[in-house]
Amino acid sequence: MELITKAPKGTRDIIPGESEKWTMVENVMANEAELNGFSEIRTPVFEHTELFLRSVGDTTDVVEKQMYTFEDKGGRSITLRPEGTAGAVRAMLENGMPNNGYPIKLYYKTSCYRYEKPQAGRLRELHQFGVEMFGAAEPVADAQVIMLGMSIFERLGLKDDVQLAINSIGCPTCRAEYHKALKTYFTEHKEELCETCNSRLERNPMRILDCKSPICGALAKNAPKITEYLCDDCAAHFEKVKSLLTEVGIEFTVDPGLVRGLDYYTRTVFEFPSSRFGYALGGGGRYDGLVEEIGGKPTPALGFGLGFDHIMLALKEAGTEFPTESKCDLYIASMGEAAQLKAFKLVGELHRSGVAADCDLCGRGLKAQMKYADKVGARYTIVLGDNEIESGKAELKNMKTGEKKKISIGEDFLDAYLTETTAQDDLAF
RNA sequence: GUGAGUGUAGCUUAGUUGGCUAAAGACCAGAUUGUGGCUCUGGAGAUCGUGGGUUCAAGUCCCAUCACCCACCCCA
Repeated sequence: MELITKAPKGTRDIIPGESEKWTMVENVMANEAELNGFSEIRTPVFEHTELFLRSVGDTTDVVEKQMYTFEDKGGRSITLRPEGTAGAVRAMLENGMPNNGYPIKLYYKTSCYRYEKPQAGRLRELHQFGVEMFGAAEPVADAQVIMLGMSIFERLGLKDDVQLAINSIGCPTCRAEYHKALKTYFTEHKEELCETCNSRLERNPMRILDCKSPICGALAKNAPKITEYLCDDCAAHFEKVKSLLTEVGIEFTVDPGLVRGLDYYTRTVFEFPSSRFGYALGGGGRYDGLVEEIGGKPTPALGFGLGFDHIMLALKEAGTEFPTESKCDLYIASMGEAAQLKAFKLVGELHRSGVAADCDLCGRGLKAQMKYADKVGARYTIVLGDNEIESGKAELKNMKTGEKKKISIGEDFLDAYLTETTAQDDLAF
């Protein structure tokens, strides 16, 4: 027999053994965000296509060729979210969150969808952790968001493997000036530019700075730098962000070529590249114009996204050890129908008291049941048979030491079990 | 879009210069109707991705095709 189909290209299953690690990493991120005053938001996986056209920017690659867009049965154009920010902004506005006062701090863990050629750590269904902050224009907000990102990497043990690169791409006013200068510069070298960059020249010259082709890259090095064209306000903002980061001991490099792929960014942009792993683990920036673009009042905003798939890959490469806790405290093996019923009832009782317990569900023999208990890492086992049912007592076996103790399986079973096992735990320490 | 790699038991893999019935682990059962890890025995499970070709003979070599995967391009 053959499986009728496999998981679609660019998707993967997170199965037991790995899902626990994902949860632990998610919890570290969520916890760190909450320490910083962020609250979780969950938004739909799909939105009206228009939202992404307006926010992400319709000349970006994401919008031009990577979106999963379709018409639903009601004739609406729907798109699976290719990133998390747009939905968060929409939800923030739609639910009137500004009424609760600024700043609004949100975080989320979501899956996003982009149709692109998959490779290691880059899938069509990608998982990301993101934070967004609204209503805070001060450079200290930039610093807090960046610091939050760095703290997460520190808690994940990746501090030495992740760097911080920052840049400022200014506001629309100073960027217009810069665009002009860039266009002039690159037009002089038009013949040398690659095909893609030639088309970028008209539409979005800043993207040329990001080009990986050696020729364009070399030209980009000598291109005018955005930092030389920042207006006074933007320049002051950037200076302040840098000095705040220095103040709290966060190292960074200024990368004038850092422009990010989405159109909505303004002023501070940053990434978390890793020289050790060769890929970036996340990035973000300020997007002071986006809220207004989507239909809200002008509202300063900023945020970042961390790529789960890359982070999990990095943790694996770094050889990070995750604690593995047994999910089963007690396994109750049974022989015969009466014993099986008793085991089933006891297990239910244990669950009501918060004890992880299990019994045979496959009708297996005693040996196989013990084997199973061993495999799932049960800390204790009890074997029930006719003898035990009759005497009302059974042997509680410590699977690590092999030690056995008589224990009542009557009314006082739970107390007896808890006393025995905690006593054993105390001994272990 | 460009280039490389992989495809054998619904899982992980071995399979030599082409050669007998394609092998092991994992899984299930038994060796002890009352106790896991070690050992032993047995069981089920494979049109060797698919199609063509070369050959007395193809899992193995050649061509095509599909799928997956990796590196580019691109992007976060």
